[in-house]
Amino acid sequence: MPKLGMEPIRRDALVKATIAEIGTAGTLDVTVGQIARRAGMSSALAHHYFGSKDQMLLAAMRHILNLYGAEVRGALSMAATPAERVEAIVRASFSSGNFRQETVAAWLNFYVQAHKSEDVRRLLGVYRRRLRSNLLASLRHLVNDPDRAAETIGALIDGVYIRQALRQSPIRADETIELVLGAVDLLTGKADDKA
Amino acid sequence: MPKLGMEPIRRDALVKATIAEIGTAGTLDVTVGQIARRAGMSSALAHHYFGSKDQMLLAAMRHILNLYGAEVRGALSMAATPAERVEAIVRASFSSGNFRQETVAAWLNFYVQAHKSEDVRRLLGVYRRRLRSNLLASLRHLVNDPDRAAETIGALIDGVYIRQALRQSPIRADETIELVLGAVDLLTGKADDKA
Amino acid sequence: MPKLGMEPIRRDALVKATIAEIGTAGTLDVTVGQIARRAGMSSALAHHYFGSKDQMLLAAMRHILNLYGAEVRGALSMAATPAERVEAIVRASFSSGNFRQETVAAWLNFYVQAHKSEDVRRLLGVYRRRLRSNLLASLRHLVNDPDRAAETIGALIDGVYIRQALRQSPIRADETIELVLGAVDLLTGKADDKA
Amino acid sequence: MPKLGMEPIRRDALVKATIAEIGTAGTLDVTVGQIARRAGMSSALAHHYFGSKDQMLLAAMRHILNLYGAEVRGALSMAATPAERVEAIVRASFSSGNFRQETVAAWLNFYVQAHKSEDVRRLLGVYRRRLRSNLLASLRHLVNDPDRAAETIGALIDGVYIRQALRQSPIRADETIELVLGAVDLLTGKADDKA
DNA sequence: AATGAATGAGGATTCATTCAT
DNA sequence: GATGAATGAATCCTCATTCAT
Repeated sequence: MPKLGMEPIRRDALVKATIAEIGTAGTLDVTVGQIARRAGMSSALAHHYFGSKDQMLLAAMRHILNLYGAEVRGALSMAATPAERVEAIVRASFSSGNFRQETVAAWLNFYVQAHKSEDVRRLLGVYRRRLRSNLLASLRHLVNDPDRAAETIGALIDGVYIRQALRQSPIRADETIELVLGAVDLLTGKADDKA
Repeated sequence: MPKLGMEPIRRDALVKATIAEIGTAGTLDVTVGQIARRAGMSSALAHHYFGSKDQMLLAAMRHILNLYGAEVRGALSMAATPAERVEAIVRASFSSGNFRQETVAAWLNFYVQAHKSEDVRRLLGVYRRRLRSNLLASLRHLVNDPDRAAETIGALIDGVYIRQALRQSPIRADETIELVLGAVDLLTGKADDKA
Repeated sequence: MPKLGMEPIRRDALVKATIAEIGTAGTLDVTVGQIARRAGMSSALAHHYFGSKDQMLLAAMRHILNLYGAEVRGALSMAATPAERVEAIVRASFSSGNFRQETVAAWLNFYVQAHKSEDVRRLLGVYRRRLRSNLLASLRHLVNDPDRAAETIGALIDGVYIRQALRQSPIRADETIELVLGAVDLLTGKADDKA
Repeated sequence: MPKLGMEPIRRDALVKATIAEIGTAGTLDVTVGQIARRAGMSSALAHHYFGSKDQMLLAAMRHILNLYGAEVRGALSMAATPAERVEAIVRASFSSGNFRQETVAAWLNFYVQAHKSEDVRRLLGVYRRRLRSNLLASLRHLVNDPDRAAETIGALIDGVYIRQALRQSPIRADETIELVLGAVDLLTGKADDKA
């Protein structure tokens, strides 16, 4: 039991506990006590490390966005053509790391929180702009109206996410990915009509 | 001031105040006191009529879904061909009555609430099945895989909604409708490739 | 048990309980719970009527200052000559209503609180200016340097108060008054030297 | 860095930090953490040396009283006549060392603390008795009723102190000293009437 | 029908204090 | 000697809900 350097360990545990607790409860209405208990410490210690509940929520959100960003970057690094790049982005969005019940639930709640917190709004904006610019860079080579295509794909991804948040049965990422990719094919003219 | 028959009036006022308050706050974290004050009565009376806060939220949700359902039915009644029927559904989804900032905010919050309340989950399920069957009935005549098309359009609508919830500027329903209809055209093969 | 018009009753009870509790504890470190319990209600109700603990403390202070002001006014109204007026002010300052253990303890604590609260500072300033101008109006007719005399008497009164706050035995207002009046006589030249 | 003999250094630093912190905050509501940080150490170490927060406050108070006592003794040692001795005591009370904003604030707070702590009460009693006996020893040669005169001067000094605690502008010790000495002159019959 | 009155339960946050290293 | 780690206890405040009138 090392008594030094606990801070990163505790912070990490709290961030993960926060996400898990939100995922389980399906709400941001989780108490600091619940989170701390799940992370194996007192609520006082949680405050000691994060200062406030809001900061904890924010850190959890950053964590999720970072994971997502890393996943996208990794997928993009292995894609060669524009079409592959678009597909990589979509696949990363529904990768097993991101598209988990609890992550999705947290995600949905952050959308709500954006109404109350400037910080959350900003973070969500960063995510969206990044997704958009990633898509645009590739779609530019594939379609006449890349802006509209990017917006459509982005909205479709978000829509699938929100629907996922409601589902109770285990998740079928593959079906979902196929659905979105099918739409992408249509948008880029790769698909046969009346598919 | 007739003292009889106040019940429907009061209930209606409360439902509308609930939606307005959620829309303004952007959260379900609205107190009964706030809602009651906006509806011009005491919080005790609100409880008298609804029994609990949850029942009030549920009633508000039913109200929104009813409005939406009516709008869709109205639009459908004037559509002749399958293609027109699909377009009618999409247009109704973004009609001025439904696609208002506060309604959208409430909608988003109901998605969250679905995790906590069986009733809310059920209501949301009803809405989704209805939308799905409406779309299916028409898409059956237009595409090879109506299930997938219905799912795509449904997800797209939800995605546009959730994104709307974040926007701060006033709403542009027309752009949004065009975006979704463009996707519909692609799905149904009406559009030229590489649009 | 009337169920209407409780507000003034409750507020009054809380103000008195606040003073009593501060007097007993000798500190401003009294909890809202303690005060509310002494006033015979829940702490939630106390918050309902006052909004915050600070507001309760402020109300208690206003109450004490009002009592003091009324006492002084009453005494002044019966004084004819300038000398009598000065004596009336001194006597009122140590009247049984003001010079009670608990009131004095509260008073002392307000002096401390003045460092933290702009409102308290302001109230204390009002009291001091009022005392000063009352004294000045009379001393002008009695001494060459009324400013200095007023300052001396004011400081003496405050000093006697603060010392009273420490005493544990019951209070001897008469001795105290005599002490201060003796000093006043010296200042106004009424007393024999080497008294 | 010698590790031996740190105790007196640490204790001294903590005592001074305590006084400074109380002076800055104007309250006894100072956390051990604040004090320790100002003294350049951890709060755990502060507890190691003092055992409890109360002991730290007590030590701070002793420190102030010791400084005051030394100052008075020094001044007395240079005074020849009874009148000079009284003046020396007064001057020492308002010497630059004692009559500083932060010291006065601490002083005031100790008066409050006396209600809660037997130890503080005792210390304050010691101070008062010492002041009283010092004054009495000299006043015995100057006035008919030395007890009353001592009490008056003591109260006046305390009163000036408490008023000082409220002032926001920098301190004018000279004016204050003159005020008190003027009263002393009156008490001892040295002054002209109607001064 | 309507409301002011009232509260219990709960939650975020703070802090003195202890302990292991 | 020194400190980061850790917590229990307390406190202010909020809110859904109940009740008497």
